This record gives sequence, structure tokens and C-alpha cells, in this order.
Amino acid sequence: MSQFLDDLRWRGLIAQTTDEKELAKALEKPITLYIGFDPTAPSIHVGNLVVLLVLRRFQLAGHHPIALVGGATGLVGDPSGRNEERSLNSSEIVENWVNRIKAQVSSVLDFKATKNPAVVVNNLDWTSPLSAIEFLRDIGKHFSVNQMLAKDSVANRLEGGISYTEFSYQVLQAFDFLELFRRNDCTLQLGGSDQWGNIVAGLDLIRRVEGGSGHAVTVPLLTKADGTKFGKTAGGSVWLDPEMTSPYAFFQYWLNSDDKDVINFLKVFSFKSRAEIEALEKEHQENPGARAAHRVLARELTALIHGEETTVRVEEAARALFGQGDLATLDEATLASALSELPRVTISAKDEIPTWVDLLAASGVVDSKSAARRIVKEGGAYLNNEKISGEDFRLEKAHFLCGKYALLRKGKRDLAAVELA
RNA sequence: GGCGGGUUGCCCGAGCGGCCAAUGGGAGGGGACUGUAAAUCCCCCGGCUCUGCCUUCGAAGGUUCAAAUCCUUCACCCGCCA
Repeated sequence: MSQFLDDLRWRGLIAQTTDEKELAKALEKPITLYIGFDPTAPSIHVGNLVVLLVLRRFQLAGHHPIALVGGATGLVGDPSGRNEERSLNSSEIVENWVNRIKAQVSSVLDFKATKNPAVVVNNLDWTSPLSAIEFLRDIGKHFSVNQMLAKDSVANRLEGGISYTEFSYQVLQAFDFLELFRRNDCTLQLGGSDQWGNIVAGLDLIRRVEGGSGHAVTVPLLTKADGTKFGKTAGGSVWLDPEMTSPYAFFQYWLNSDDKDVINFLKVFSFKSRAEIEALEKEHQENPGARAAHRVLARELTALIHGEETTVRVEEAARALFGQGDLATLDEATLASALSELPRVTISAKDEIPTWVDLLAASGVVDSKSAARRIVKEGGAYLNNEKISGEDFRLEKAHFLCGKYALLRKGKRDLAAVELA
């Protein structure tokens, strides 16, 4: 049995595969495999990262990875795992998202590997030249509507309704697999477990049209110990795009993982070996308060997505800003760089300084002034790590550290900076 | 095509002319405890120029001093019959 597959299984990364013996045999030699991401947002998020990292694991094992960004499928909409029709995005928007996602995918894969460099493709390249008639005759003819209807992704929607557009999605995805099989000799498709039906549709198509065979591997949906959705925070998804989720927030997300999840997250997200992870598990059990496993997780992922340098900066910022330390002892350079990781408001030294409540709302640590008042009343608002519970409080020049910075905090860990300019 | 039921705040779900920004639960937020964790306990949870005002109960009109609650039309969902 393949050691590589065993490792994936140990990490809990395999939900379903086509014939396991065949797959193991195929993996003895380098193969080409792909995974698709549809541009449904300007960025992929940490949930998507799970599968992308599996692709990277295949690359590290010597296989040829292809990341497909769905410039075409993104225009259509995958019904999988949804109970409502998607609203369509314009082609300009999708194109823009495709480009952004390409860049993100690129940070995880190695494009310079001498033997098996990664490749990024866009399915619009082979889909758009095709006429509707060609598509229906050459591809559509191989699909049985009866089978298409039986797929979970479609069957679940029959009650609530599904458009012909989304109904056709599986055909497009199958066509992608066929094209990559032809062009790149790609014989394996990876995907989330909800992609099984779509992937198998591709295997069928390859068999019918080319008489070829391939494989499918799906990755389980990642769950958290408390049953809540993985990858979400109060503010929404945790994105890879630094504009959408700051590297600071990204780091903090991992650092704040539930103890019950952290080891599992290391298995799923980290490239640490089994032995290393088991050592961390032991360490964590002996001294959970030190959060050694959390730190390793946060560092490795932040470094992977945002780079080493940023990771160091962000961690230092957290150390400088967090809780107990006296901010006044920080020198200006340290303070400035720490605060630069946070959301911020700039206020003019000439204008009157806004009230405490207004300032909290303006900084974005709370959603509205009502929320700001609530937080202040509840004793959850801090200025430079000191609780301020008067709504009418106003900062004065003296509150600004080094004459220009103030640190706002809501609760234990929601920070923002105010800069006096 | 016919008949009946439904559409409520982030989600689930009460309300069925005034006492409703709307019961309850979940999610979320703050506090205490801690380890920037979990569990637990307490509190909060539409917005604002905040003892009041404004916007919400599928959409648009209407009745009424007064509507989430009544009427009309439209949209969508769910049953039963054809």
C-alpha cells in the first residue's frame, strides 16, 4: 500500500476514492492531477485551502499538479451543496476574480520545480471557442439526463428548482477533465467530497470518448470539534487575500483555534511530518497553556500564504499589543509597525477629536454606534489597554502614544489603531 | 389546471388589529474565570441626533385613529386533488 496514501489517510484527507488498488498502483509513477476552483468571490478562503494543500502534497510526492481556475464554470454556477440557484456574475467580474485567485493558488504550489512544476489553467480557454452546437453534439451526446438527474447535486434541487444552466454544470466540469486528460494526460481529479458526482461524470466522459481511465479522490469537509463551521469568524470567512483578511487576523485565526481542533488542523494544513505532529500533540497535552501547537500552526500557514517576513512582523505585533504589556514602554518604530497590521482610522490633529463612542465606531471594531455604546457600557472597550466606560469620554493629545498613536480594543482581542495626523 | 397552507430580525421559530423592535431557542458580542482556549455563570443583541425618533415582519397597493396581524394584486415555497 502506498505510503503517500497512508499519510493522507492518517491526516484524514481522504473521503472517497475510485478503486484503491488501482489508484495506489497508478501513484507509483508520477501522474498528472488537477483540482478546480471556481471564482465565486475575489479570493479563495481557508476552506478551499484544504484541497489546495492536498494538491501540494501530491506535488511534493513527485506528481504533476494542475490548478484549474474556472473562468467558464464560474460563469455558470455549481449547484453542488447548494439549495438555491446562484446569481450570475458578469464576465468582467469573474475575469477579475480568476486573476486574483490564480495569484493566490500560485503562492501554495511550486512553479519552478524542475521535474514537476505546477501549472495553472483556465477552462475558459477551451470552453469559449466551442459553439453551442458543437458542445451539444460532441459532449452532450455522451450524457444521459437520467443519470444527471440522479446526481445528488441535482436531485437535491429538484424540489426547490434548478435552472438548465446549473443543471449543465456537471457536463462542463466533466468536459474539463476530458480536456486535461487529452492535453496534459491528466488522470486524477481531486476535490471536496461534494465534488464526487462531478468528478465521476468526467471519468465517464473520458471512458466514452477516449476509452481512457482515470481516478478520483475526494477530501472530506473539514469540521470543528464544536460543530460550528470551519473558516468563519464573526466578520465572515477567513480569506487568503490580505486586503480581505489581514495577515494579522489570519495569524490570529489559527492561533485562536480550539484546543480540540489544533492537532487535527496541523494534520490537515501543515506539512509537518507525522512524527513532528505527534510530538506537538504530546507537548500540547502536557502544557496546553503554552499553545505550542497553535503557534506552529499559525506560523506555518501565515508564512505559506503571506510570507516569512510578514509572519514575523505580525507575530511581533501581537506580542507588543496584547493585553498586559505597558504600551508606553514601546519605542515608536515597534509601535508603528505593530499598529500597521491593524485596521485603522486617521484623524486630523486640527479637528476636534471624536467622542469615544464615535471613535470606536469609526475604527470598525464595532459595527455601529449603538454597538459601540453597548460595548462601552458593558465595560468591553479599552484605550491603550485600559478600560474606558464613559460614553462621553474624549481622547486628548496626551492619550496618543508617541504623540500620534492610540490603540482601541473591543473585548479581548479585537484591535484597531487610531493615528493622529 | 383546481383547492388549501405558508413567506417574521443572522438562522430556527412564536405572534394573528393597539400593551410589538416584536416571546423562545441557536448563532454572535461583552463581563467574570482562564491560556488571546474550552466549559460554566451573569449581561447584551435593528439603527439614530437615544427618557424620544426612524426603519423592519415576501413585494406593491388599500381599509383603519392604529396593521406583522384585515382586504386586493403580484412573486416564491409547501401540501392535497387533477
